[in-house]
Amino acid sequence: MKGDYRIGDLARATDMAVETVRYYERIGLLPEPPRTTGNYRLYGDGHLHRLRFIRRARALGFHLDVIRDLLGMVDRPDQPCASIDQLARAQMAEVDAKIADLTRLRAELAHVANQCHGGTVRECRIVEALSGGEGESLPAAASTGA
Amino acid sequence: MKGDYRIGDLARATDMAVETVRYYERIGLLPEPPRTTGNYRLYGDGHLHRLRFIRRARALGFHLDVIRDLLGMVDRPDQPCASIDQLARAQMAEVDAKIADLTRLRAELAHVANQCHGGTVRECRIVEALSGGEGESLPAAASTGA
DNA sequence: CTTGACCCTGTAGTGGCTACAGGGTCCATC
DNA sequence: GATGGACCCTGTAGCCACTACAGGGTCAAG
Ligand SMILES: [Zn+2]
Ligand SMILES: [Zn+2]
Ligand SMILES: [Zn+2]
Ligand SMILES: [Zn+2]
Repeated sequence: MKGDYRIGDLARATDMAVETVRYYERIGLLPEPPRTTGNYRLYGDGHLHRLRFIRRARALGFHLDVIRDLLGMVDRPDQPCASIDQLARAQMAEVDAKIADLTRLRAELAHVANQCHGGTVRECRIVEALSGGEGESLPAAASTGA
Repeated sequence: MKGDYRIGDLARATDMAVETVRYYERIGLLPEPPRTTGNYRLYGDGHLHRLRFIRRARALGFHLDVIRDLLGMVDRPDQPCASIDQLARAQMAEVDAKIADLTRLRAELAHVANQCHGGTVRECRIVEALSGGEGESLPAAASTGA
């Protein structure tokens, strides 16, 4: 409950790669810890908690710049939490949009994949479907006529 | 129906950026076209069709290395199309897996986001949820005892 | 005093583009 | 024949969030 971890301990405790921890320090997400005489980073519980927060937020799909904002808010605990709420809802919306995209994609892909009746590549309906269909138009030759 | 396009024409016809077309050439997806005396690339219908194929496959989420394989198969039209079928099914599976991931994510995110009752950051349940919960264990201090 | 686990810095790679910088070409118009 | 502007060329660096070295240093146990 009071700390003194080296980077490997911290990485194990948060299930991250050591390089990731250093990366977060480099981009300013995790504050630089003090060093030992041998120049080893030495972390405390604050670092551990912060890193866990980052990892959980990443697991929920938050981008690092958003996480940076979230951490900034967490560092001002007397402020109202409305903007945190807002970021969480924005993240939900983003995930929803991605799901919708992928669902459309899946339908189109199924449509395409089910066309194949198993002949040669030349006859393959999948290839046909990928090869185009609509939109064969082009302005004849070079841009300004002949 | 017979071609002679400059890179900009091709980009317009496939709704791609000019840089993307050059990029595909650089990584060997699109064959190098002949050049004009002024060193401009000069494309034909073959290039157009190939590029359209790439764009449609990308839109369905295929990775470029898979598209490279697909194109290799399309170039051997007398072979059986079974492996094309296979790649399409693998792509479906990949999309399904992504959807499943995101759906789990969405549920967890909703769970977290709905906790907030709108006080200060200190009391915010979202922050609490992100800050950790389970797994407060750590091996006391440095790795091999005191 | 050596071994081996751990740590350090710095750089380069991943995928799939995108965005310049710093030029060259070409065609129309004045 | 000069100028303007649309287009083209090469080459390099940037994006995201890491990941993977290379080439060293530190430190405790045996
Ligand atoms: Zn369809
Ligand atoms: Zn087929
Ligand atoms: Zn939950
Ligand atoms: Zn709240």
